[in-house]
Amino acid sequence: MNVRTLCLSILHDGDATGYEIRRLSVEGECSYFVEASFGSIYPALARLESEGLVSSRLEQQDGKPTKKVYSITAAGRDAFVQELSAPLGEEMFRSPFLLFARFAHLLPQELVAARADEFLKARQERKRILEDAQKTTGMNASDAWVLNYGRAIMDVAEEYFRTHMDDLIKLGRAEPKKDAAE
Amino acid sequence: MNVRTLCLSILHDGDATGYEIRRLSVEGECSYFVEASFGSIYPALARLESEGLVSSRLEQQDGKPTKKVYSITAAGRDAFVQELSAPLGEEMFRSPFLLFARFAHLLPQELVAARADEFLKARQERKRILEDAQKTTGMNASDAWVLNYGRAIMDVAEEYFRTHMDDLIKLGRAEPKKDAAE
DNA sequence: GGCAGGCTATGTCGGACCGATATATGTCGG
DNA sequence: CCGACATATATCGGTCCGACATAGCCTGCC
Repeated sequence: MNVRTLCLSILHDGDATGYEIRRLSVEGECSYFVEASFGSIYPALARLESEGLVSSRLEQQDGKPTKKVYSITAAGRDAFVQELSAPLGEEMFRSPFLLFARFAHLLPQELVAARADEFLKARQERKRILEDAQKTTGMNASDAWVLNYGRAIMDVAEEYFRTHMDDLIKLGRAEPKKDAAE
Repeated sequence: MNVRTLCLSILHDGDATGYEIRRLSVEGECSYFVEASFGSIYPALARLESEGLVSSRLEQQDGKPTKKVYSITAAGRDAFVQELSAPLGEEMFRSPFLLFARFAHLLPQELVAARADEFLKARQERKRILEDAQKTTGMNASDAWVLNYGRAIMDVAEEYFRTHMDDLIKLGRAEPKKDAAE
Protein backbone atom coordinates (compact mmCIF):
# COMPACT_ATOMS: atom_id res chain seq x y z
CA MET A 1 0.00 0.00 0.00
CA ASN A 2 2.20 2.78 -1.29
CA VAL A 3 1.76 6.53 -1.62
CA ARG A 4 0.67 6.17 -5.24
CA THR A 5 -2.35 4.15 -4.13
CA LEU A 6 -3.11 6.65 -1.39
CA CYS A 7 -3.16 9.46 -3.98
CA LEU A 8 -5.44 7.46 -6.26
CA SER A 9 -7.80 6.73 -3.36
CA ILE A 10 -8.21 10.43 -2.57
CA LEU A 11 -8.53 11.45 -6.23
CA HIS A 12 -11.13 8.70 -6.65
CA ASP A 13 -13.48 10.74 -4.45
CA GLY A 14 -12.74 14.04 -6.21
CA ASP A 15 -10.08 16.36 -7.65
CA ALA A 16 -7.34 17.64 -5.36
CA THR A 17 -3.93 19.28 -5.28
CA GLY A 18 -0.82 17.73 -3.74
CA TYR A 19 -1.21 20.11 -0.83
CA GLU A 20 -4.81 19.05 -0.23
CA ILE A 21 -3.88 15.37 -0.43
CA ARG A 22 -1.28 15.96 2.23
CA ARG A 23 -3.77 17.78 4.47
CA LEU A 24 -6.41 15.08 4.04
CA SER A 25 -3.88 12.37 4.82
CA VAL A 26 -2.74 14.13 8.00
CA GLU A 27 -5.92 15.78 9.29
CA GLY A 28 -8.64 13.97 7.38
CA GLU A 29 -10.95 11.15 8.38
CA CYS A 30 -8.34 8.53 7.45
CA SER A 31 -5.32 10.21 9.01
CA TYR A 32 -5.23 7.55 11.68
CA PHE A 33 -4.39 4.75 9.28
CA VAL A 34 -2.80 6.35 6.22
CA GLU A 35 -0.39 9.24 6.07
CA ALA A 36 2.16 10.66 3.67
CA SER A 37 4.52 13.61 3.47
CA PHE A 38 5.15 16.15 0.69
CA GLY A 39 8.41 14.38 -0.06
CA SER A 40 6.53 11.36 -1.31
CA ILE A 41 3.24 12.86 -2.51
CA TYR A 42 4.64 15.26 -5.13
CA PRO A 43 6.95 12.72 -6.79
CA ALA A 44 4.13 10.15 -6.69
CA LEU A 45 1.71 12.52 -8.45
CA ALA A 46 4.32 13.38 -11.09
CA ARG A 47 4.87 9.70 -11.79
CA LEU A 48 1.14 8.95 -11.86
CA GLU A 49 0.68 11.73 -14.42
CA SER A 50 3.52 10.44 -16.61
CA GLU A 51 1.79 7.04 -16.57
CA GLY A 52 -1.56 8.57 -17.55
CA LEU A 53 -3.33 7.51 -14.35
CA VAL A 54 -4.05 11.12 -13.37
CA SER A 55 -4.25 14.41 -15.28
CA SER A 56 -3.60 17.93 -14.03
CA ARG A 57 -4.61 21.49 -14.74
CA LEU A 58 -3.29 24.78 -13.36
CA GLU A 59 -5.82 26.90 -11.51
CA GLN A 60 -5.25 30.55 -10.62
CA GLN A 61 -6.66 31.86 -7.36
CA ASP A 62 -6.72 35.39 -6.02
CA GLY A 63 -4.90 35.90 -2.77
CA LYS A 64 -3.27 32.48 -3.03
CA PRO A 65 -0.55 30.89 -5.17
CA THR A 66 -1.53 29.10 -8.38
CA LYS A 67 -2.35 25.48 -7.72
CA LYS A 68 -2.09 22.30 -9.75
CA VAL A 69 -5.33 20.35 -9.52
CA TYR A 70 -5.14 16.63 -10.24
CA SER A 71 -7.98 14.43 -11.57
CA ILE A 72 -8.06 10.67 -11.79
CA THR A 73 -8.43 9.19 -15.28
CA ALA A 74 -10.37 6.10 -16.35
CA ALA A 75 -7.05 4.22 -16.49
CA GLY A 76 -6.34 5.49 -12.99
CA ARG A 77 -9.61 4.09 -11.66
CA ASP A 78 -8.83 0.72 -13.22
CA ALA A 79 -5.32 0.71 -11.75
CA PHE A 80 -6.75 1.62 -8.34
CA VAL A 81 -9.24 -1.25 -8.29
CA GLN A 82 -6.45 -3.53 -9.53
CA GLU A 83 -4.25 -2.39 -6.66
CA LEU A 84 -7.01 -3.01 -4.10
CA SER A 85 -7.52 -6.50 -5.52
CA ALA A 86 -3.85 -7.41 -4.99
CA PRO A 87 -2.73 -8.96 -1.68
CA LEU A 88 -2.70 -6.35 1.08
CA GLY A 89 0.36 -5.38 3.07
CA GLU A 90 0.68 -5.93 6.79
CA GLU A 91 -0.81 -3.61 9.36
CA MET A 92 1.84 -1.51 11.06
CA PHE A 93 1.81 0.22 14.41
CA ARG A 94 4.78 2.16 15.80
CA SER A 95 4.73 3.78 19.20
CA PRO A 96 7.79 5.60 20.54
CA PHE A 97 5.74 6.27 23.66
CA LEU A 98 5.21 2.59 24.46
CA LEU A 99 8.95 1.92 24.05
CA PHE A 100 9.53 4.82 26.43
CA ALA A 101 6.93 3.39 28.84
CA ARG A 102 8.73 0.03 28.94
CA PHE A 103 11.67 1.80 30.58
CA ALA A 104 9.73 4.10 32.89
CA HIS A 105 11.68 2.70 35.86
CA LEU A 106 14.89 4.23 34.43
CA LEU A 107 13.46 7.70 34.10
CA PRO A 108 12.50 10.53 36.45
CA GLN A 109 8.88 10.47 37.49
CA GLU A 110 8.23 14.04 36.30
CA LEU A 111 9.38 13.09 32.80
CA VAL A 112 7.10 10.04 32.74
CA ALA A 113 4.19 12.18 33.95
CA ALA A 114 4.87 14.85 31.30
CA ARG A 115 5.10 12.31 28.47
CA ALA A 116 1.97 10.53 29.64
CA ASP A 117 0.12 13.83 29.61
CA GLU A 118 1.36 14.66 26.09
CA PHE A 119 0.28 11.20 25.00
CA LEU A 120 -3.23 11.62 26.41
CA LYS A 121 -3.60 15.00 24.73
CA ALA A 122 -2.42 13.61 21.37
CA ARG A 123 -4.93 10.77 21.68
CA GLN A 124 -7.76 13.16 22.49
CA GLU A 125 -6.83 15.32 19.50
CA ARG A 126 -6.96 12.28 17.20
CA LYS A 127 -10.32 11.33 18.62
CA ARG A 128 -11.63 14.84 18.04
CA ILE A 129 -10.58 14.70 14.37
CA LEU A 130 -12.52 11.48 13.95
CA GLU A 131 -15.59 12.90 15.68
CA ASP A 132 -15.50 15.95 13.41
CA ALA A 133 -15.17 13.74 10.34
CA GLN A 134 -18.19 11.74 11.47
CA LYS A 135 -20.32 14.88 11.47
CA THR A 136 -19.56 15.73 7.84
CA THR A 137 -22.13 14.86 5.22
CA GLY A 138 -21.59 13.06 1.91
CA MET A 139 -20.10 9.95 3.44
CA ASN A 140 -20.77 6.53 1.97
CA ALA A 141 -21.45 3.36 3.94
CA SER A 142 -17.90 2.03 3.64
CA ASP A 143 -16.42 5.25 5.00
CA ALA A 144 -18.91 5.16 7.86
CA TRP A 145 -17.94 1.58 8.70
CA VAL A 146 -14.23 2.40 8.81
CA LEU A 147 -14.89 5.49 10.90
CA ASN A 148 -16.99 3.57 13.40
CA TYR A 149 -14.30 0.91 13.72
CA GLY A 150 -11.66 3.56 14.33
CA ARG A 151 -13.77 5.36 16.90
CA ALA A 152 -14.60 2.20 18.81
CA ILE A 153 -10.91 1.43 19.28
CA MET A 154 -9.83 4.99 20.02
CA ASP A 155 -12.52 5.44 22.62
CA VAL A 156 -11.31 2.37 24.48
CA ALA A 157 -7.64 3.28 24.07
CA GLU A 158 -8.22 6.71 25.56
CA GLU A 159 -10.47 5.50 28.34
CA TYR A 160 -8.06 2.72 29.32
CA PHE A 161 -5.06 5.02 29.26
CA ARG A 162 -6.81 7.74 31.25
CA THR A 163 -7.71 5.33 34.04
CA HIS A 164 -4.30 3.58 34.13
CA MET A 165 -1.77 6.32 33.44
CA ASP A 166 -1.24 6.96 37.14
CA ASP A 167 0.01 3.39 37.59
CA LEU A 168 2.58 4.03 34.87
CA ILE A 169 3.72 7.33 36.37
CA LYS A 170 4.26 5.66 39.75
CA LEU A 171 6.86 3.41 38.09
CA GLY A 172 9.07 6.42 37.35
CA ARG A 173 12.15 7.06 39.49
CA ALA A 174 11.31 9.35 42.40
CA GLU A 175 13.56 12.35 43.20
CA PRO A 176 16.37 11.91 40.70
CA LYS A 177 19.57 13.93 41.25
CA LYS A 178 18.15 15.53 44.36
CA ASP A 179 21.58 16.76 45.50
CA ALA A 180 21.95 19.03 42.45
CA ALA A 181 19.11 21.22 43.69
CA GLU A 182 20.54 21.64 47.19
CA MET B 1 12.66 6.51 17.73
CA ASN B 2 15.07 4.87 15.34
CA VAL B 3 16.41 1.35 14.92
CA ARG B 4 19.53 2.20 16.91
CA THR B 5 17.37 2.94 19.96
CA LEU B 6 15.41 -0.25 19.42
CA CYS B 7 18.65 -2.26 19.43
CA LEU B 8 19.84 -0.53 22.60
CA SER B 9 16.49 -1.23 24.28
CA ILE B 10 16.78 -4.96 23.60
CA LEU B 11 20.45 -5.13 24.56
CA HIS B 12 19.61 -3.25 27.75
CA ASP B 13 17.74 -6.35 28.95
CA GLY B 14 20.50 -8.76 27.88
CA ASP B 15 22.99 -9.79 25.20
CA ALA B 16 21.68 -10.72 21.76
CA THR B 17 22.68 -11.25 18.15
CA GLY B 18 21.27 -9.28 15.21
CA TYR B 19 19.20 -12.29 14.30
CA GLU B 20 17.70 -12.51 17.80
CA ILE B 21 16.95 -8.77 17.85
CA ARG B 22 15.06 -9.17 14.62
CA ARG B 23 13.08 -12.14 15.97
CA LEU B 24 12.24 -10.31 19.19
CA SER B 25 11.12 -7.24 17.27
CA VAL B 26 8.85 -9.28 15.01
CA GLU B 27 7.58 -12.04 17.31
CA GLY B 28 8.35 -10.68 20.76
CA GLU B 29 6.18 -8.99 23.34
CA CYS B 30 6.75 -5.59 21.75
CA SER B 31 6.29 -6.62 18.14
CA TYR B 32 3.01 -4.77 18.02
CA PHE B 33 4.58 -1.37 18.47
CA VAL B 34 8.19 -1.67 17.34
CA GLU B 35 9.59 -3.61 14.43
CA ALA B 36 12.70 -3.60 12.28
CA SER B 37 14.18 -5.59 9.40
CA PHE B 38 17.63 -7.09 8.89
CA GLY B 39 18.35 -4.32 6.44
CA SER B 40 18.32 -1.77 9.23
CA ILE B 41 19.37 -3.86 12.26
CA TYR B 42 22.77 -5.03 11.01
CA PRO B 43 23.97 -1.60 9.86
CA ALA B 44 22.65 -0.08 13.09
CA LEU B 45 24.60 -2.59 15.22
CA ALA B 46 27.77 -1.98 13.19
CA ARG B 47 27.45 1.76 13.74
CA LEU B 48 26.66 1.36 17.44
CA GLU B 49 29.81 -0.74 17.81
CA SER B 50 31.96 1.81 15.99
CA GLU B 51 30.64 4.43 18.41
CA GLY B 52 31.44 2.27 21.43
CA LEU B 53 27.82 1.96 22.57
CA VAL B 54 27.85 -1.82 22.14
CA SER B 55 30.57 -4.48 22.01
CA SER B 56 30.55 -7.85 20.27
CA ARG B 57 32.10 -11.28 20.54
CA LEU B 58 31.98 -14.25 18.17
CA GLU B 59 30.46 -17.41 19.60
CA GLN B 60 30.78 -20.81 17.97
CA GLN B 61 27.88 -23.22 18.20
CA ASP B 62 27.60 -26.82 17.07
CA GLY B 63 24.93 -27.49 14.50
CA LYS B 64 24.52 -23.78 13.80
CA PRO B 65 26.57 -21.03 12.14
CA THR B 66 28.88 -18.90 14.29
CA LYS B 67 27.05 -15.96 15.76
CA LYS B 68 28.08 -12.46 16.77
CA VAL B 69 26.74 -11.67 20.22
CA TYR B 70 26.35 -8.00 21.11
CA SER B 71 26.46 -6.48 24.61
CA ILE B 72 25.54 -2.96 25.63
CA THR B 73 28.34 -0.88 27.19
CA ALA B 74 28.09 1.68 30.01
CA ALA B 75 28.24 4.43 27.37
CA GLY B 76 25.44 2.62 25.54
CA ARG B 77 23.22 2.65 28.63
CA ASP B 78 23.83 6.36 29.06
CA ALA B 79 23.04 7.06 25.41
CA PHE B 80 19.86 4.98 25.70
CA VAL B 81 18.54 6.92 28.72
CA GLN B 82 19.52 10.13 26.92
CA GLU B 83 17.53 9.04 23.89
CA LEU B 84 14.47 8.21 26.01
CA SER B 85 14.69 11.63 27.64
CA ALA B 86 14.55 13.41 24.27
CA PRO B 87 11.16 14.40 22.76
CA LEU B 88 9.33 11.33 21.47
CA GLY B 89 8.25 10.85 17.87
CA GLU B 90 4.63 10.60 16.81
CA GLU B 91 2.65 7.41 17.07
CA MET B 92 2.11 5.84 13.66
CA PHE B 93 -0.55 3.44 12.49
CA ARG B 94 -0.79 2.19 8.90
CA SER B 95 -3.54 -0.14 7.76
CA PRO B 96 -3.76 -1.24 4.13
CA PHE B 97 -6.85 -3.20 5.15
CA LEU B 98 -8.77 -0.12 6.31
CA LEU B 99 -7.94 1.67 3.05
CA PHE B 100 -9.25 -1.42 1.27
CA ALA B 101 -12.37 -1.40 3.44
CA ARG B 102 -13.14 2.22 2.54
CA PHE B 103 -13.66 1.04 -1.04
CA ALA B 104 -15.50 -2.19 -0.33
CA HIS B 105 -18.38 -1.03 -2.56
CA LEU B 106 -16.04 -1.17 -5.59
CA LEU B 107 -14.95 -4.73 -4.97
CA PRO B 108 -16.52 -8.18 -5.31
CA GLN B 109 -18.14 -9.42 -2.13
CA GLU B 110 -16.08 -12.64 -2.07
CA LEU B 111 -12.87 -10.61 -2.09
CA VAL B 112 -14.07 -8.44 0.79
CA ALA B 113 -15.07 -11.55 2.72
CA ALA B 114 -11.69 -13.20 2.09
CA ARG B 115 -9.72 -10.12 3.16
CA ALA B 116 -11.88 -9.65 6.25
CA ASP B 117 -11.20 -13.24 7.21
CA GLU B 118 -7.44 -12.82 6.72
CA PHE B 119 -7.59 -9.67 8.81
CA LEU B 120 -9.39 -11.41 11.67
CA LYS B 121 -6.88 -14.27 11.63
CA ALA B 122 -3.93 -11.84 11.66
CA ARG B 123 -5.48 -10.00 14.61
CA GLN B 124 -6.01 -13.24 16.52
CA GLU B 125 -2.41 -14.26 15.85
CA ARG B 126 -1.16 -10.94 17.24
CA LYS B 127 -3.32 -11.37 20.30
CA ARG B 128 -1.97 -14.87 20.82
CA ILE B 129 1.62 -13.58 20.76
CA LEU B 130 0.76 -11.07 23.47
CA GLU B 131 -0.99 -13.68 25.60
CA ASP B 132 2.06 -15.95 25.33
CA ALA B 133 4.36 -13.08 26.30
CA GLN B 134 2.20 -12.38 29.34
CA LYS B 135 2.75 -15.92 30.59
CA THR B 136 6.55 -15.65 30.55
CA THR B 137 8.34 -14.96 33.80
CA GLY B 138 11.01 -12.36 34.50
CA MET B 139 8.94 -9.40 33.45
CA ASN B 140 9.22 -6.07 35.24
CA ALA B 141 6.31 -3.78 36.15
CA SER B 142 6.83 -1.44 33.19
CA ASP B 143 6.73 -4.32 30.73
CA ALA B 144 3.59 -5.62 32.40
CA TRP B 145 1.91 -2.22 32.13
CA VAL B 146 2.67 -1.93 28.41
CA LEU B 147 1.51 -5.48 27.81
CA ASN B 148 -1.77 -4.89 29.64
CA TYR B 149 -2.39 -1.72 27.65
CA GLY B 150 -1.76 -3.55 24.38
CA ARG B 151 -4.02 -6.43 25.34
CA ALA B 152 -6.88 -4.17 26.41
CA ILE B 153 -6.91 -2.51 22.99
CA MET B 154 -6.38 -5.68 20.97
CA ASP B 155 -9.16 -7.48 22.79
CA VAL B 156 -11.61 -4.72 21.92
CA ALA B 157 -10.35 -4.40 18.34
CA GLU B 158 -10.84 -8.11 17.74
CA GLU B 159 -14.21 -8.29 19.47
CA TYR B 160 -15.53 -5.25 17.62
CA PHE B 161 -14.30 -6.49 14.26
CA ARG B 162 -15.69 -9.98 14.79
CA THR B 163 -19.17 -8.66 15.53
CA HIS B 164 -19.18 -6.08 12.70
CA MET B 165 -17.30 -7.72 9.84
CA ASP B 166 -20.52 -9.03 8.30
CA ASP B 167 -21.77 -5.47 7.85
CA LEU B 168 -18.59 -4.67 5.94
CA ILE B 169 -18.85 -7.75 3.72
CA LYS B 170 -22.44 -6.84 2.81
CA LEU B 171 -21.08 -3.61 1.29
CA GLY B 172 -19.14 -5.58 -1.33
CA ARG B 173 -20.43 -5.75 -4.90
CA ALA B 174 -22.68 -8.80 -5.34
CA GLU B 175 -22.17 -11.10 -8.32
CA PRO B 176 -19.47 -9.31 -10.28
CA LYS B 177 -18.89 -10.39 -13.90
CA LYS B 178 -21.69 -12.91 -13.69
CA ASP B 179 -21.79 -13.39 -17.50
CA ALA B 180 -18.26 -14.78 -17.58
CA ALA B 181 -19.39 -17.87 -15.71
CA GLU B 182 -22.33 -18.61 -17.99
C1' DG C 1 4.64 52.04 6.98
C1' DG C 2 7.07 48.07 7.45
C1' DC C 3 7.96 43.67 8.78
C1' DA C 4 7.56 39.30 11.26
C1' DG C 5 4.83 35.36 11.18
C1' DG C 6 1.55 32.36 9.19
C1' DC C 7 -0.95 30.11 5.47
C1' DT C 8 -1.12 28.30 0.77
C1' DA C 9 1.48 26.01 -2.63
C1' DT C 10 5.20 23.25 -5.17
C1' DG C 11 9.21 21.02 -5.09
C1' DT C 12 14.15 18.87 -3.84
C1' DC C 13 17.43 16.28 -1.14
C1' DG C 14 19.78 13.47 2.39
C1' DG C 15 19.15 9.95 5.19
C1' DA C 16 16.46 6.17 7.30
C1' DC C 17 14.23 2.14 6.60
C1' DC C 18 11.98 -2.02 4.25
C1' DG C 19 11.95 -6.04 1.38
C1' DA C 20 14.35 -8.90 -1.45
C1' DT C 21 18.37 -11.13 -2.30
C1' DA C 22 23.04 -13.33 -1.62
C1' DT C 23 25.83 -16.39 1.04
C1' DA C 24 26.97 -20.01 4.17
C1' DT C 25 26.17 -23.93 7.35
C1' DG C 26 23.67 -27.59 9.31
C1' DT C 27 19.35 -30.56 10.19
C1' DC C 28 15.63 -33.38 8.85
C1' DG C 29 12.29 -35.83 6.05
C1' DG C 30 11.00 -38.14 1.80
C1' DC D 1 20.61 -37.30 -2.03
C1' DC D 2 18.26 -33.48 -2.50
C1' DG D 3 14.97 -29.99 -1.45
C1' DA D 4 13.00 -27.55 2.38
C1' DC D 5 13.74 -25.29 6.48
C1' DA D 6 16.18 -22.86 10.30
C1' DT D 7 20.14 -20.14 11.85
C1' DA D 8 23.09 -16.45 10.87
C1' DT D 9 25.29 -12.21 8.59
C1' DA D 10 25.26 -8.82 5.24
C1' DT D 11 24.19 -5.78 1.06
C1' DC D 12 21.40 -3.23 -2.20
C1' DG D 13 17.62 -0.92 -4.72
C1' DG D 14 13.89 1.60 -4.00
C1' DT D 15 10.48 3.98 -1.10
C1' DC D 16 9.37 7.20 2.11
C1' DC D 17 10.00 10.82 5.81
C1' DG D 18 11.56 15.19 7.55
C1' DA D 19 13.83 19.24 6.73
C1' DC D 20 14.70 22.66 3.77
C1' DA D 21 14.17 26.01 -0.28
C1' DT D 22 11.21 29.09 -2.70
C1' DA D 23 7.51 32.21 -3.37
C1' DG D 24 3.23 35.00 -3.13
C1' DC D 25 -0.21 36.95 -0.27
C1' DC D 26 -2.59 38.12 4.22
C1' DT D 27 -2.89 39.57 9.01
C1' DG D 28 -1.53 41.68 13.10
C1' DC D 29 1.39 44.58 15.56
C1' DC D 30 4.57 48.28 16.88
